[in-house]
Amino acid sequence: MVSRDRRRAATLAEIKAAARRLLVSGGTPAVGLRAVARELGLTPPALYRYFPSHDALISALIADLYDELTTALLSLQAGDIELGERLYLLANGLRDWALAHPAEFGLVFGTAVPDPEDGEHEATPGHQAAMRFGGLFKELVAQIWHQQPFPHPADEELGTVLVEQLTAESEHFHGMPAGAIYLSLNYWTRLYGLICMEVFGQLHWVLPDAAAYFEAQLFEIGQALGLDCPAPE
Amino acid sequence: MVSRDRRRAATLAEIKAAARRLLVSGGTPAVGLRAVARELGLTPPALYRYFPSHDALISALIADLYDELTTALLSLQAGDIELGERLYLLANGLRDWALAHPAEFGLVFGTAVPDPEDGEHEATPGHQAAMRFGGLFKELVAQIWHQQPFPHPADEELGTVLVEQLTAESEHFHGMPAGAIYLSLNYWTRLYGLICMEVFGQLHWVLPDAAAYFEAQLFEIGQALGLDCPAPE
DNA sequence: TGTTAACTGTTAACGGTGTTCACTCTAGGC
DNA sequence: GCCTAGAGTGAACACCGTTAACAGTTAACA
Repeated sequence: MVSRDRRRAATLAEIKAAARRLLVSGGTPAVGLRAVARELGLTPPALYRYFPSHDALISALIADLYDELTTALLSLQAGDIELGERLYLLANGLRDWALAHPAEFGLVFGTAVPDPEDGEHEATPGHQAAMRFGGLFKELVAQIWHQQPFPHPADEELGTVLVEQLTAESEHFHGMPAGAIYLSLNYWTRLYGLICMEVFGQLHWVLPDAAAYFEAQLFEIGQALGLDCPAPE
Repeated sequence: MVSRDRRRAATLAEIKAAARRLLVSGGTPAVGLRAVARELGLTPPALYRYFPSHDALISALIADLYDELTTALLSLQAGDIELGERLYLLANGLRDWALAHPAEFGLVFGTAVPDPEDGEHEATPGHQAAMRFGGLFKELVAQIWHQQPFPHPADEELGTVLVEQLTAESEHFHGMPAGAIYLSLNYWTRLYGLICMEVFGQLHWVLPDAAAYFEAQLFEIGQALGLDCPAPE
């Protein structure tokens, strides 16, 4: 006989799996409490033994998706691969995942992040998963920097305010200088912005297929980090 | 006695005003059919005399917000202002509007755009309003280009596929070459991406206040278009 | 001017949602 | 072997978007 909390863990996983299934088939609005319960042959109130609310279920699903994405991107970089190539794989992997799972991407990255300086939000599993995901990028960029520092704007070019804010983040970037963090942040914001626009269809009223544009942009933003990504055909 | 369709137009405006009020106070989920009706002292079915569905009401609201934003940005550029300064005002005006009306911005730009090559979507007022808004930017960039062409990547650097796609859009950019359209598109995607990330809180886990970063980015992307935006302090 | 048709609003109802409460039953721990 | 904690149920509540049938007002037309 399986132990009781083992059974509980199994049911919990089944719930999230069902929610995931509904998400991919019908988008975010399709993953309702009653729908999930129906999928498992349960009555809606039964789910409250596992999640305090519908929102909590969604949050848990988001955290799971973060982790899935993180491990997927990690596995892409397995083996003995040059650091620049790794970043290229990370960027392309993120885009591929986003395009292959638009509903999941929309749920994870289209949902507003919790309040700025709201207390006790650091303990939430979703936040931790997001941090793990963000760390993936920070870590890689810091490695690239320490292997071969790339030219970066001087503090005077950025302005004192920005330099102060960037150096405050220096510890998270393994002690990189403000200018280098600035370029890394550029890489991230441009990558994130591009993928969001492509997935949410904000781009295909000017570019029906954004693959070539994405590739060109990847080359451009990689150059800023001293990488020679594969040049466009 | 006011004519009947005048009265009808007034009620229609009141409905959208109430919806707008609910939007700013409680975000997108707060603007429900019943809530709007309550706001006007009507019963929910009465709204069906004015909108075929709740979705239609939301779409009309989006179209209105597009137009409001368009005229607001247009008025910013009124008078005898240099073209580069105009683009700077446009970018900053968009950001200011987004930060001042986060709920509206989320509704307008966070909502997925209608299907790619879906037929008859061109007649929808929301689409037309979006086109007017997009035209604002295209028009200005084309003016800048024709006043003083900026250096742009050659076709060989972009790759044949991308060049083909960009030249297909040439007519919308007053006959600009592919490389120049590419740089203009960069301006737009980076601006849009930055504002989205800031408004949706995707940025303040690394930058508590993104104003300085935005300013620096604006300078950077303006340079690519041959403009000398105000340099950071 | 009287009739008619269209328009605007109502009430009642249907099926859907998340959520709570009181209850039953079953499995584990002492 | 009792007894308690946990899993699950059914009924109910308040909300949601939507539809149908109905009533009052207002404009148009013979």
